[in-house]
Formats: sequence, C-alpha cells, structure tokens
Amino acid sequence: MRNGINNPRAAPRRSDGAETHVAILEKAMELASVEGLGSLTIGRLARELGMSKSGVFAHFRSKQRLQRETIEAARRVFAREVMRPALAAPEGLSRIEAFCEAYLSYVERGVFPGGCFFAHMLAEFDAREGPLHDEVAADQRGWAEMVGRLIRVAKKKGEIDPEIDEAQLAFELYAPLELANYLSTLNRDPGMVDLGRRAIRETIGRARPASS
Amino acid sequence: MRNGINNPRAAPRRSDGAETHVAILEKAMELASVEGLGSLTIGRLARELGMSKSGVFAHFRSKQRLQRETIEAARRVFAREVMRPALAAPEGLSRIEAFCEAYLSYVERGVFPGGCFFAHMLAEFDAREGPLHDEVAADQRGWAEMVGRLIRVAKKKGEIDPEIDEAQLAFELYAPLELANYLSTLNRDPGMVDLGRRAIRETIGRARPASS
DNA sequence: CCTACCGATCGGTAGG
DNA sequence: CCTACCGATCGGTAGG
Repeated sequence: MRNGINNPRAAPRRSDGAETHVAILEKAMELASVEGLGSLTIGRLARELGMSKSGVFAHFRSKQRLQRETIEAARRVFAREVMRPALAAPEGLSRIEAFCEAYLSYVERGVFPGGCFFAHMLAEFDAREGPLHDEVAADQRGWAEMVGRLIRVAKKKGEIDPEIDEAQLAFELYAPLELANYLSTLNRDPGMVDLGRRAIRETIGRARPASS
Repeated sequence: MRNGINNPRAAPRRSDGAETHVAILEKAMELASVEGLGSLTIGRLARELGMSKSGVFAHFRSKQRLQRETIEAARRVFAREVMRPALAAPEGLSRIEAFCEAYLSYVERGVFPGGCFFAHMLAEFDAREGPLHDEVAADQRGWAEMVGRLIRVAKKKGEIDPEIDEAQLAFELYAPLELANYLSTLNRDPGMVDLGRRAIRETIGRARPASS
C-alpha cells in the first residue's frame, strides 16, 4: 500500500496546497448552492474530493472558517459573473439593464449548480441569529445600496423619472430576479428566467421619464 | 427518582398522545421555518420539548414521516391563515387582492417565527432531488394554477385586461410576495412588507382593463 | 497531507 | 411514554 521508502513523494498527484485549497472551495460552493452552508460538512467534502477528513480540515482549522471562505469565494464568482459585465455597460439606465440581465444570465447558465448561491443563503439565514445572518444581511444591504446608486445616477442623466421612489424601484427589480432564480431551479427549467426578463423589461420601461 | 410503586401513572402531566403529537408538530414547524427541515432533528425536538428522543421518535417512527407530517401541518396553517381569508372575498380581482394581502399579512404577523414556511422550503429544496423537492414543486405548481384560475375568473368578469398574459401576471404578483417575506425576515423589519404591498397594488392597477 | 483518535449527536431499535 | 442501546457521522485534536 505504500509508495516505497525510497520514493516518499510519489503519492498520487501530490498538490502544492494552494491548488487543493481552491479545489476544496470550488466543491464547497457547489455543495452549498444546492444544499446550503449548513449541509456542508468536512467529512462530506473529504469523501467527494477523495481526501481524508483531516486533510480537508487542515486547510481551514474550523468549520466556521470553511464557511466564511466559501462565502468569500462565492462573492468573487458573483463579482466576475454578474458585477463585471454590468460595470462594462455605460452608466445610467443601460447599466441597470445590464446588471439585471447579467444576473438572469448567471442563473440561466447555471454558474452554480443549485442556482444563485446568495439567494440560497438569503433563505437559509434570514431568520437565524449570528455571524452568518449578519454577513448575508450586509451583502444584501450592499447590493440594495448599489442598485440605489445606479438609480440615482440614471435619474441625474434624465433616464429615470425623478418622481420614482428609489427603494420601491430597487425592490421591484430585485423581486423578479430572485423569483426567476428559485422557479427556474425548482422546475429545472431555465425558460422560467424569461418571465423574469420580461418583468424587468416592463418595470424599466415604466421607470423612464414620460417625455422620452 | 421514581414516582413510587403504588402510583405508576403519576408521572408529571402524562398527555393522551394526541396532544403531544400536535405539540411536537407545532415545535417542528417553528424550528423548520427558521432553520429548515434539514435542521429538524429528533434529538433537538426532544430537548426543546423536555421529552426523551425515543418518546418523540415513537410518534413518527422515521425522520421522513416527521418531515412529511410537519409539511402537512404547515399546509393547514397556510390554508387557515392565507387561503381562508382570500376565499372570503368576492370572486374576481377582489379575491386576487385579498389573496396577496392575506399572504403579506401572514408574513407581517409572524405566523411562523422564521417567515413563510413554504418560502424557506422553496429555497431549501429547489435544487435537490427526491421526495421533498417533489412535494415543494407540487405545492408551487398548485398555487401557480390557483392564481392562474383567479386571473381567468377576473378576466371573465371584465376586471382584468383580456390581453394580459396569465403566467406573466401570476409571476409578477408572486415575486413581490416572496421578496417581501425574505427581506422583512432578514432585516427583522415588518415594514419591508409595505414595499411588497405597494408593488402588488401597482401591478393590480395596471392589470385592469383600460376602460375601467 | 495522513492515521488514529476523542466526546457528542445523529436516526433508529429492543424491550418495557 | 421511558431507559438503554446500536453503528455512523459530526467537528476537532494529537502527532507525524
């Protein structure tokens, strides 16, 4: 069963540590998007990665840290897959449209196998107490504020009716994004995303100033 | 520690079984609305109810059955707290308004401590495989069909523009209900429900025939 | 990155 | 409804 006393480093594909760390977090994001952060166990990750439990454990030294790093890794995926394409659009209404479309596309493409990672976290931790609830709430507030800023910029450019309530419009854009994620995942039907797409188009259309 | 050999039934408040069964399901719904069905463990229920693990277990004989009965109990609560007041309204647009308001009120009143029980289930099981996913998907389809019927009735009564796409309108009513639930729970702020209330009011207003 | 543990808890069973 | 168990798995530690 051993690799021989003269060849102690010939164990099958010994990684350099950093690669393994990334591979663990990839698998952790996948599992958590489907089953939630609460179902993420070190033993399960080890089994699915063909490692020993304490091999996985050594990378994080606590379950809390594994959970925090998994959330951080998912934020980087969200930044790359949703925020980056949105920020490539010109400021104003176009950027709002681009943000919504980038989110719907990220759901549709199945970037995470269980749908939007953060939509799952929202429902999993909305009613709990503790640091994970607080992280989810902070992310949520951050996005709401970002959308609020996009709306104010679009107003300044005269692309959104100045009478419109920013918080209300942000809510009315967010709601179809969220529901499109849940229903397309539940029904294994990316086509449900089109219901969200149409709702967004109409809401944005109504937000335009009457004169334009 | 015993109650004495001559008084074997004097154990503290021995219930008749049915009462205990109901009490277990009440606690199970509370826990599941906050932490999910997956976090419902027999040991935890026993601890919180001051019973032995196998005392709880004996009522269900498997975890699966405990989960199924918990969902069924929650359906009865939903029927009583949301469907019944909705069905008390006259058919047509009024009933659609009543249904949406009954849902928002059920969230606002905190009927379940973790917000809408079924919204939590939706996110918990949308991406999984198995009987619980299928139950959630069936409930979801059932409500979508019910709202579809309400919309068709309202069209027949001339209270909704006949041009309106039923599935699209159902989606646009459902989305703010769902998001109002998550955000009011996340932010511990029942006031967020008013964002949903206003979105519903405006969506219903737009659905009216142009002539009315 | 591994083996070999630890105490706690899981779902479930036996027997009353 | 209880005590007393079972094997499996949990998060985590010791030591290499």
